[in-house]
Amino acid sequence: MTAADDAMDALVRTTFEVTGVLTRIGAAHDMSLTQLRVLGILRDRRARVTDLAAYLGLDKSTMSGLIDRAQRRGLLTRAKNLEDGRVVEVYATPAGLELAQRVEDEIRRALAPAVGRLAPEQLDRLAGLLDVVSSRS
Amino acid sequence: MTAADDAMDALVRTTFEVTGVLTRIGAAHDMSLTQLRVLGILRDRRARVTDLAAYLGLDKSTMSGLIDRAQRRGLLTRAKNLEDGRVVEVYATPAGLELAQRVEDEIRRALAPAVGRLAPEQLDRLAGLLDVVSSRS
DNA sequence: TATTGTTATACTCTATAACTATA
DNA sequence: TATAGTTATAGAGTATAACAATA
Repeated sequence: MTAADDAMDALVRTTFEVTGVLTRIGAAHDMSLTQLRVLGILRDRRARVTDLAAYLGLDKSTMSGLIDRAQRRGLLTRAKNLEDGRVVEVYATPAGLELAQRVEDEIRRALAPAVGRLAPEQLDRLAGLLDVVSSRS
Repeated sequence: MTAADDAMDALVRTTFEVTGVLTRIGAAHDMSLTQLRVLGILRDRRARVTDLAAYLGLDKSTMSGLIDRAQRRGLLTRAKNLEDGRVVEVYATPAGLELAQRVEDEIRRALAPAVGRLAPEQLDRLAGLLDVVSSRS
């Protein structure tokens, strides 16, 4: 076992742990992990259907369905782009933004005990190391 | 933004990154993330249906379906427990074990570039910090 | 009665293929 | 022709409720 193997194992284990937390909190609001991510993305910007799909690694038809269901729940809305009539832009409604905020609070509360096992200096170090690992460069 | 918030953000971001890698590799073998996890669990032990479901946070009926489909593909098998006739134990077939090994190799290869941005001492530190965060204590 | 597992049902998630509208 | 998006279709993943078999 090399240091890289140990780090990979820890990364994968932590990934499942965090995914469990996110999935559980999403389910408490009848939201899938993907719906949670969509709402998270739309918190601070509107986005095109295709861009959302590409960012999440999904087919555009899948994205259409996700948007349909979230829109039916009043969490987001579609708007035609005026310059290019083919483009549809998606943005969160006030209800969607409010839910996004609530979910974020719950996620922080849920992760607090785990993260709280580390001292502030350790947290800084962890954040720094993860930034390097998950940077796309 | 506190140190804890920064660490949480980095954790969630890394989680999506790693999940993306695992999902992509699973899809290349027509396996969902959950199927990947089931096979991973059964690499070194057999397990009861209920225990698998509890460990993965799924309903037992969901677990039944997952096992059905994996069994239909020849990746795992069911066996009645002799002491308790209600219990069904699940274990990986040779084909399942071989696929599990192949998938693990691919995951390590896929994560290598990201993890390779850190020096060995940093990797040790990262693994140690993640162990603390993702420990159930 | 309680537990283990399966089945029936209904919905969401997902991709592929075919389609419409716009460029 | 190419691009953006939707729709039709099919299959996997998921939970709830009802069930059968065993304890």
